[in-house]
Amino acid sequence: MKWNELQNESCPVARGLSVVGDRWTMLVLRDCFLGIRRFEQMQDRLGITRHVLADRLRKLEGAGVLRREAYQERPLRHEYRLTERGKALYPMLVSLIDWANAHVPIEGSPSVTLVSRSAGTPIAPMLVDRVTGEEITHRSVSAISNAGAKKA
Amino acid sequence: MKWNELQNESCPVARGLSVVGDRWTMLVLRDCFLGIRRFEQMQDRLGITRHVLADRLRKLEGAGVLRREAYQERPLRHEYRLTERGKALYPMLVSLIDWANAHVPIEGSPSVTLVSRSAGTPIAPMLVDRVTGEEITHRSVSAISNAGAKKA
DNA sequence: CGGGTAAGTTCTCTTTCGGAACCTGTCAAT
DNA sequence: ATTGACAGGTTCCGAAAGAGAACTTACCCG
Repeated sequence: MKWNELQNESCPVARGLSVVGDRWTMLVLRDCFLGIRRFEQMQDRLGITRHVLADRLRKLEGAGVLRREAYQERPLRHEYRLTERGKALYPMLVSLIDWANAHVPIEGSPSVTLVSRSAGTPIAPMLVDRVTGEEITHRSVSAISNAGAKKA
Repeated sequence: MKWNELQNESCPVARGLSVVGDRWTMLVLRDCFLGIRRFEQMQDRLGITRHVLADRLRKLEGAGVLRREAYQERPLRHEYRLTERGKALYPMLVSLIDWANAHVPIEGSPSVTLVSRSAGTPIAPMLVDRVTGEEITHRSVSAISNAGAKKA
């Protein structure tokens, strides 16, 4: 299966990954959530090649995750901002951060953690159902399609 | 920056992606959550090449996300199962599914959705703080490191 | 013996990536 | 008027990774 054929899969995991499943894309989005908006800044921070960064920004714009808008004329310059669709990726980013901090050990250097902006205390993310408030685990949930597939 | 250099970054996003940021890895893990354990089954379902699948399974085992265990001798055969570390990726997977169902449109064919195993009704995932119960959004949280970096 | 099953490995060819240089348009200083 | 800086790219090349298909190993069955 080629990468492009992923986007029309009925599985939402495949479709989601067709947009953000790339090696660099989530790192670009991390910077966007950090308020980085400009090409040069991203390139410096990420260590990504200019060529690939340009490509990823194009694709993210095409997917409606980022919006490209001019911040000056003469010379014309653009910056990249998260759309609502992009901001909706925040739970996934936080889940990734939480998992990595708990399960991908790091030697020596300090890690980055999330804290409540108001209280300043560390947060402990948990996924719940918006309606019932019950925690979502791989035991409490199953997946269905119109064809009747099931999922743990 | 090379891919391998990512795993010693202080940023948990980079470290997390060094394990699951690959094109195929989350799809392999999706199948694991669905109960798929065998090489041949995964290869059939995913359309991944055998070469790459073998490589990903090796890496996931090396990262402690999957465990490889014999299910028969003569001939010796192994299957792959999620470890606790692997199961801890479930919130990220659900967040991805939720985002994709809401934001990556699909034409024609039916999508797969998550339902409560007990009630059979669709779930609406929300990320909250385990202690306070407050919803986690990119406004309510900031990121800090020992060096004092900040994050939206 | 031939055929089937499971889990890989090996081969070649194509695509993508990393790294560096170059291009475009504008302003500001020499 | 030339030179340099800045921002956001594009172009080129060699290296690495991926796709697709064939081959290998080890066993069982008929």
